[in-house]
Amino acid sequence: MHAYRTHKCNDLRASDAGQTVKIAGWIHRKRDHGGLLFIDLRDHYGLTQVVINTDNPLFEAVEKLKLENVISVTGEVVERTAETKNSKLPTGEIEVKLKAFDLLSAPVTDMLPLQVNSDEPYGEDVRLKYRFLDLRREVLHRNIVLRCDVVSSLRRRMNEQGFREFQTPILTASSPEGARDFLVPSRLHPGTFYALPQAPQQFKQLLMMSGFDRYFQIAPCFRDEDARADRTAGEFYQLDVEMSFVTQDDVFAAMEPVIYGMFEEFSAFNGKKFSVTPPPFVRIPYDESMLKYGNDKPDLRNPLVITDVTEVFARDDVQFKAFKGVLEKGGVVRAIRAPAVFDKPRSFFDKLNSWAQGEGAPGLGYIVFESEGGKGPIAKFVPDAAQAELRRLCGVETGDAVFFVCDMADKAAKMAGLARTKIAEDMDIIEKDTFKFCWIVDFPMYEISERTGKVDFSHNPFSMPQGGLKALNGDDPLKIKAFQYDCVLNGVELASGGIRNHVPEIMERAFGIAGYPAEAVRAKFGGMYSAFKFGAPPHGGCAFGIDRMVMFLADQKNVREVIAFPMNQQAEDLLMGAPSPAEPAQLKEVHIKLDLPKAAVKAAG
RNA sequence: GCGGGUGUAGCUCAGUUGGUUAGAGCGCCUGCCUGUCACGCAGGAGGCCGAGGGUUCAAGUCCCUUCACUCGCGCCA
Repeated sequence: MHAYRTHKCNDLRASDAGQTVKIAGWIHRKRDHGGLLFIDLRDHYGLTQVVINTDNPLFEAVEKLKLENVISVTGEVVERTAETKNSKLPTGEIEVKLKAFDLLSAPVTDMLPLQVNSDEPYGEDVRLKYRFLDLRREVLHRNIVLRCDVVSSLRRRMNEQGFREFQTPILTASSPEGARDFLVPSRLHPGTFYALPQAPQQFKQLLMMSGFDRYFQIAPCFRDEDARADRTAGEFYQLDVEMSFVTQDDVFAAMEPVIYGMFEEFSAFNGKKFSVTPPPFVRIPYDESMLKYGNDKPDLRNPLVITDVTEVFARDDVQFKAFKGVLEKGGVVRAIRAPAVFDKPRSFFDKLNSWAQGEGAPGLGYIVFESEGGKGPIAKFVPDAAQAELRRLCGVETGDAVFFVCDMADKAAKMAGLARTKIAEDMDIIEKDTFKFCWIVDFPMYEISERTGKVDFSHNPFSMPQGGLKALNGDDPLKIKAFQYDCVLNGVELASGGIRNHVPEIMERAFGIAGYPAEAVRAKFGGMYSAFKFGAPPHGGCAFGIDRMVMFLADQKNVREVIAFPMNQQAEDLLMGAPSPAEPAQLKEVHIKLDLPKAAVKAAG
């Protein structure tokens, strides 16, 4: 017989009755009836009930075993009587009658800081400090298995599409993503530092320039920025992809079956089957998304759309001064049609109005289009002819209401987007149990940086500007679009990508517009720059956030629920005790002298 | 760095307008129990009420400071 087990804890059925077996696992639960003792033995695969009674000389020893001790049990598989079968357990037809057991772990003597057999919501610091216990619990264990399976599915699907998985360096140079780098001091080159990659961006492009054609990697990415519920501190994983000789449509065509197929494969993970957008995913230009949805990551489960109705409120016969004043300064009016809300109580509209005030807007004006005409606080300022125009623009049917947001274009878009979500939530018309994908395309190449007030890249500086060098030389930089796109799922950005710039002149000019002199570009991205000069193929790709995709499938609000060993919000690993001070000798070797703020000196004490 | 929330038994939490000895469930210990499967029953141990300071006859409760955790802002392809 095997040293530890002949069967897993989910294997045995009535048909195995009579066999002598050995199973091994953790003591999940004990039910001690004095003369009769049940143990639920748990392993990765499931639970099996072990039974022993006082006839057995081992009874006393078994009775003393603690929860979470690891044991192996040898015994006979016995079919339970009809009334003692447990239909809730896959192995509930049988139990194992204990003949012998071995204690495989050191005996558990301390109080368990959290109970494995409970679904109580433990505090995160306890869960992270004793992550190995938390990981034994059902929900987290399942989530991590899901994550493994998702990664494995993605790999298989990428391989099937003709992609190969590459590895790229972890110790490298700073990349262009714009987040804070993690630095690693060089021992051999005093005063210099490696950066951990924020993404393998330059390497994957260099692989294309090295003549490989279809790259992917389940790539760790490191960014020294603060955490959020949906963003881990420090590190995360991307399905990183790059392809040569491709247009934007080729990238979409390659990725859609992978992402669709994977989501479809795991879409019933939570017990309820979610529908998944079949390819091709709808493509929405950035400008259209900002107008119709108020942001660049629309939740398409929400049926409401935003319409520009500036022209209506600009009419001479419309005398709504509150809006007129904003329009004179160059503002816009955006409208959201809420279908069939004429019979909603007054409080429905009042609550939305006070919500809008809470968001910093003066209010949320509206007109209800009833059969006898427009009603509501704004209606009297909008004569019939203008109301008819509103109905036409917004596609209003009798019984609908239209809400208005008036502000300068970017603020109006943002507020209208928030209102669109809020109205749909209050109406409870957001579709459930569905994964709705889309691509947002034609992102602007440049934007005015809010911090500096100067022209800067709005996304990836390595993206190809639409119109190429000619556009860079001739057009208003803020009007230039890039071959830059995002994949959005239910209002969350899942992926970003682009067709890359592979022409050195365009690269220099593109960076020049953003205020980086050519010498600086050559110094910072020398490898890329020189590769561009020696035969770079047109190429492009994208990167999908693994953690976020698993979060969606596991229906978790917090990314730490889909990562085996995450850091806490303060970027500390409570289990491993990282970060931790370095030995003076280690610091000396890498030529580092500490210069700590006073508070930290005290803490390090 | 900033703002909100939380901090009471090993764990999850309750604790009234400040008022006797700070409670419950789970876990732990002891005893009883031969068909449970969240077994049951009886009893017990276990508390620097995050820490420091203050107000008060009296503080878990009010005030100030501070620390920890968490959510968000800043930040972040």
